[in-house]
Amino acid sequence: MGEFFKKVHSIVASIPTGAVMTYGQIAELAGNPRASRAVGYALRATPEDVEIPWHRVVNSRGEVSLRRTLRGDDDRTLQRVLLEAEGIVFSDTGKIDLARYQVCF
DNA sequence: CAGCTGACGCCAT
DNA sequence: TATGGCGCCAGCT
Repeated sequence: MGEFFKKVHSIVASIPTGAVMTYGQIAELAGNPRASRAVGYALRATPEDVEIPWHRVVNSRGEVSLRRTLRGDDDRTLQRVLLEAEGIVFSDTGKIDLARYQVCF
């Protein structure tokens, strides 16, 4: 596993409960501003025995971007449920207010 | 070592 | 709102 992936895992692990970060934001903090897509790969490559709040990562439009999982069942619903359980509210179009929930530095 | 492919994005058009 | 181009990491061949 490369350093970039490890940084991504570390950053994601630091996201507070009830808050979210975008792929691009994480990529920037990890040192590669344009590696947003690689952040997705890093999350997918996370070992199962490593527990990180992956559900707190959304795209720049405040949407859940999951497409598939290692198991094949749908985690988009799970991600939304987990976020709602932390107090995050979704709009009728399935989006969240980044200005309200995104962690900023 | 070089090339190809998978894959949870972003931005400009 | 939808599409295309671009860029990036890892693993495999």
